[in-house]
Amino acid sequence: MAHTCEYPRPALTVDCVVFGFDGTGLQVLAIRRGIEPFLGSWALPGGFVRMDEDLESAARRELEEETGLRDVFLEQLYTFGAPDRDPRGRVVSVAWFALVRPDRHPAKGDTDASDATWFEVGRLPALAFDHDLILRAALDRLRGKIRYQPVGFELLPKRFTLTQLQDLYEAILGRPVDKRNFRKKLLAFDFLVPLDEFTGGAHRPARLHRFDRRKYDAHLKRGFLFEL
Amino acid sequence: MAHTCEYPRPALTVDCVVFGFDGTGLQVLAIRRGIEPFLGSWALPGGFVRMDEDLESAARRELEEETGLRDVFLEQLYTFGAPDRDPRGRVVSVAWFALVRPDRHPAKGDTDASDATWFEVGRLPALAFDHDLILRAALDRLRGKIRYQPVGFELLPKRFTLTQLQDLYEAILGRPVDKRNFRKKLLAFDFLVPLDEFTGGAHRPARLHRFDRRKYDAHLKRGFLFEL
DNA sequence: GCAAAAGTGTTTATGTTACACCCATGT
DNA sequence: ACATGGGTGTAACATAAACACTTTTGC
Repeated sequence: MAHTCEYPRPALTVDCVVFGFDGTGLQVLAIRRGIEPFLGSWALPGGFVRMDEDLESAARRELEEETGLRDVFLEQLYTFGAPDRDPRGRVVSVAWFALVRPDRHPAKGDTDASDATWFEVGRLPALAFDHDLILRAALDRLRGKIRYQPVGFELLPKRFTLTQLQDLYEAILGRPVDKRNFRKKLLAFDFLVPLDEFTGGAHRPARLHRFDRRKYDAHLKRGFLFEL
Repeated sequence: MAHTCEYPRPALTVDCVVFGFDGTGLQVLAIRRGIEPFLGSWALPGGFVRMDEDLESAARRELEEETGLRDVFLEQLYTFGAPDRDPRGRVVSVAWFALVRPDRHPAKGDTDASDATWFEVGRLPALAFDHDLILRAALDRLRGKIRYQPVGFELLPKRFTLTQLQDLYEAILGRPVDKRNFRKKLLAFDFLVPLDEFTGGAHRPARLHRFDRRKYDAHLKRGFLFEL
């Protein structure tokens, strides 16, 4: 296996925009940088791609190393390569976005290395490098995607109430949604399965549901579109 | 500006999937490779990213060098980085897709270097590297995109007939479209402007139209969606 | 005058929106 | 018994789908 040494090479990193949902607002995970440049600033989790490593593997590895998160929904977002985006020199970054269920959220100080912290989207400090730009791109993608792919379920516990689901949609879309129409539409699909389990709590118990990926995939193959 | 030399670096390339439309079928531009590896095979136009160069600039530069094409619609597609995708070693490629109007198609042998040739999608020879995979991703993207963004106009001359537009949609979507409903829907938007010019030819002349990007952008800002 | 492509409306079915009250539980 | 969030149906409206014939031109 010959090497391609004829050209100088940019360094290559991965960065992850990790979204979570706490029942009220959409959240993003940031870590405090422990080294220069931008020492002490907040940044997206990420790091250098190894020579023998798939890009997705690199993203998953960095995510686990820096936040303790494993087995999350992960999708490639965009590759950022402005020549001056890193003060250390030419660094191209393949950005990813991840969706994490609340029961998997790392507690504060959960992992050794991590000052990983959840921030409400919109109450986020300025980020290092061009990470504000990356975050913006991830948000746009999420808002677009939620409307025609059932990614919302990746942000909720496996069993959830319809009110939780609706709150999530309202948080992401940034506008209110009619309760009756929302339920009618979703339950018309058979991949949202009502369970015979209910929440406890101070008031009337709410029925729990789960997302049936099998049934959803079956619909997909018949060339079907989700939409809202 | 310090260098980040702590890590071995993958080489970085760009590859472009260039789509065209000849009035009947969707086409893709491929070039015959003049060097190893895959010497003599067909491949997507592309090449190495320079150290001081934006990713998009690199894609545009390679496109012009290898096919003579300039000022085309260009959008980042996906970044491919499987460790074994290039026999020369680790090469990560940022893939782009481009749409080209027929009046700008390079004639055969138009540019010096180029054996650039149009192939009907589906009658394409096997491509070098993982370029078949890249092409597939580009096709999926185009088919998805055409339904909610007016990218079709980037594949037609500036002035076009509604039949041409419909033929294009049918070619990309791979299914027939009802003529009356198609026209009704598109003309309901004001960004498709009928002109007082007509085609010549053997039969009844067809009215030419143009796409008014200004009006379309105005609609976009009012939070409007295109949809088929 | 005929072959070939351009152009045009109406009806029906389907999906979307708007909207207000009763229910079950814990305290 | 009351406060809180859970749950339900219908009518008006808008959008999408199905469908066939007339027009204009070149030959």
